[in-house]
Amino acid sequence: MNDPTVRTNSFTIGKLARASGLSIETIRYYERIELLPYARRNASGYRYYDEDDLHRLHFISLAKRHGFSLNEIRELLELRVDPQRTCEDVRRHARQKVEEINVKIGELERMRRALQQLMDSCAAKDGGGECPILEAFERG
Amino acid sequence: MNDPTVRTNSFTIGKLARASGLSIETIRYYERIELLPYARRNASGYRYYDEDDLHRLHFISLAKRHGFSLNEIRELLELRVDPQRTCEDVRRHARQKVEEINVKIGELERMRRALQQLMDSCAAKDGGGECPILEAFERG
DNA sequence: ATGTACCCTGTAGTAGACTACAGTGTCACA
DNA sequence: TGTGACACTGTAGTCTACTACAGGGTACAT
Repeated sequence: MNDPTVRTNSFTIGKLARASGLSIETIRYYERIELLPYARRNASGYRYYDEDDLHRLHFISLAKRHGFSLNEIRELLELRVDPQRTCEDVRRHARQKVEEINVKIGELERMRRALQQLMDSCAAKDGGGECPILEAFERG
Repeated sequence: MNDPTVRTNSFTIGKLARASGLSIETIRYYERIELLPYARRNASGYRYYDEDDLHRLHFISLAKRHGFSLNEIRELLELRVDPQRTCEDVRRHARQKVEEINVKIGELERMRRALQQLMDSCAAKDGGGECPILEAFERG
């Protein structure tokens, strides 16, 4: 169907799913819970997407991987244009998110140190004894 | 009850809950799914814990915050003494986990850059226009 | 014009991770 | 010795984030 509301560089939900690595059902689910905007449709109701939607999905997957809930991700995504909010407001929120991320990075570095100590102590003893990650973690 | 099997520096589930920030139910749940070892009990069945258990819970909370599932956390915790596993085996697994963590850190840094660019562009324009985190994210 | 790969809307089911509660027993201290 | 805070088991319920149909319409290459 050659619908005038559909731009030439737009694609269907199946292609978006393949490109993003998420399932069609998940994408529809995200629309339902308003994590994605209601998609443009052609005359028979097919959803059409563009590059922006793909970027949005990539961002969502990434944030999800880092333990942000879908609600938190919604907040992150809402750090965008909104005539009701001043730039100062957006900046304050963003600064807070940066702080959260800094904490996360610090914690991951700590976990990494623990793992590395674990590997080192394994290497040192080589072949037996204890290699408890928790001990390493406590020392780190 | 003064039970000989209970050490003097051990404490009940309620205290462990308060110290760890997790609920009593969650701690019992973790025992049920074998994320925590079956706790020592006194004669009437009360669970008793020590500092090691508290460390373990802290580690679990931390890993959870970073998007590790309880199953993945179990794997991390099993990177410990096990006569069936060689040290080489443990090292290989640990190295793999370190790699996963490196990827996570890289991604978080990318998110942070996006947020910082967002703040900068807000600061530059001050007061109006667009501040979309996604644009920043795409540029980053 | 027709086959088949694709899309639609419901609605219901699942997995993971808790959370609540009923009914009952225990600890410790005044 | 009694009382109030705390513990136990078991089971059922909840929330989040999907996932899986059923039953039906659509796009387009051949």
